[in-house]
Amino acid sequence: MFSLLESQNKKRIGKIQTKSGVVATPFFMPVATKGALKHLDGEEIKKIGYELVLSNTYHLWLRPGDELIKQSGGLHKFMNWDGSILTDSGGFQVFSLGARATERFGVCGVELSSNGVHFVDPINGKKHFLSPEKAVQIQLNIGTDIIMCLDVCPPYPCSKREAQESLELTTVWAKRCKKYFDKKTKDLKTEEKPLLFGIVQGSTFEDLRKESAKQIVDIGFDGYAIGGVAVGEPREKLGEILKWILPFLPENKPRYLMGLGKPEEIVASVTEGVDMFDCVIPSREGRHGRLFCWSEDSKGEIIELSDKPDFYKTINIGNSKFKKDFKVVDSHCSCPLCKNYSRAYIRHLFAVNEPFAGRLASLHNLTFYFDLIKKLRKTKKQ
RNA sequence: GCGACUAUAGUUCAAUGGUAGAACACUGGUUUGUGGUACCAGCUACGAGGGUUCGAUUCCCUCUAGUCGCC
Repeated sequence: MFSLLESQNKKRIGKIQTKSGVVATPFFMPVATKGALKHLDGEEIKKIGYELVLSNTYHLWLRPGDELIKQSGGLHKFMNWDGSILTDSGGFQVFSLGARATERFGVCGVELSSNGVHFVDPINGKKHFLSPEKAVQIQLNIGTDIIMCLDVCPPYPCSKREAQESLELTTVWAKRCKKYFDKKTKDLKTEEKPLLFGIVQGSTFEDLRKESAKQIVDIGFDGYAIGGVAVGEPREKLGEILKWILPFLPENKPRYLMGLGKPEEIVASVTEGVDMFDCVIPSREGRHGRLFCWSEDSKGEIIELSDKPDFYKTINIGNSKFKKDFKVVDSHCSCPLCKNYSRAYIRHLFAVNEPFAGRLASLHNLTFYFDLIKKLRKTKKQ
């Protein structure tokens, strides 16, 4: 359940109670797709301050299997994470990974029908079928705290007709998810019950986005996600899409912007009234040597938002100019990397492919993202 | 000392009588409901000297260096 504690213009500060605990909003979710935060232990993530991680229905269903996770005592126990877990439904992955299956096996990776979606595992070529009911059941088996409905994520760009069709099917599936979820959880006590979120689609078309928002809200969910904004749309569209959709979403339910984003996108979206985010950027880019740092002028604060945000910068720590740079990576950061090591040291680790490099970089970037959110939670008395 | 073979990018290897490709390395960049080893781009080479030829990295000779074999 969501409690709105305070709002400031459109920005919201609150908390979500899940069956595993309380999560302060707004928040950012680190991504643990296959039941692991790459390089990191759950306790380290918790120490940074994170209370909720995102895992993936699609990946866990195929490997090791939701039944196996259920047998093990649920994903929390399996991966030793006592915070909350949100699982993405697999709607997005069926399409993004279906393309890879096509590449690899020369078959059509995805076949959509009104009943669900047939797709090919990009690793071994096996065929699978996912339906709205099955997506919910898998997430129930996994034991996730926040269940996402199976949706249809259209590519960008797409025709209005495609967008229309994907939103209609998303609505039909959302109803089926909700019905199945209610049936399966009717005997659970509130404190044992996961939350179910619906997803708004409609691509970059104003009327379709509004239509989708109305339909999804009509069905009634514990929270509302905005999907299809991290698949290649021009960034300028993001602000517009939020302005179209957010007025239709109930005040007393959390809003989740799926798959985003860059720090400035998160700041702008929180300002517009979004409560939840997830993104692979800090962890993935960290593993590839890009570090997020507060800019010198910012003194570690969010000082200005513009198209070219100047409160932070990224550095590619592998660059040769850091070879003999013995300064700390970011003097405003208190992560293990910035507390204990120099730029030259982590550059060296990347240069010689030490796994420790990815670990330190992940800790650093996730600390940056958490600090960013923490600053956004602060009430500004102006 | 004699014989054989080799010599091309930082490294390991290609191709070619009309000025050379790859892999890795190196240097940048990319990454938005994960892609841990991913993707894109760039830099860098014909051992030295002579000859044949319109033209030689390629064919011939000498030298140098290395590898192997024989005394």
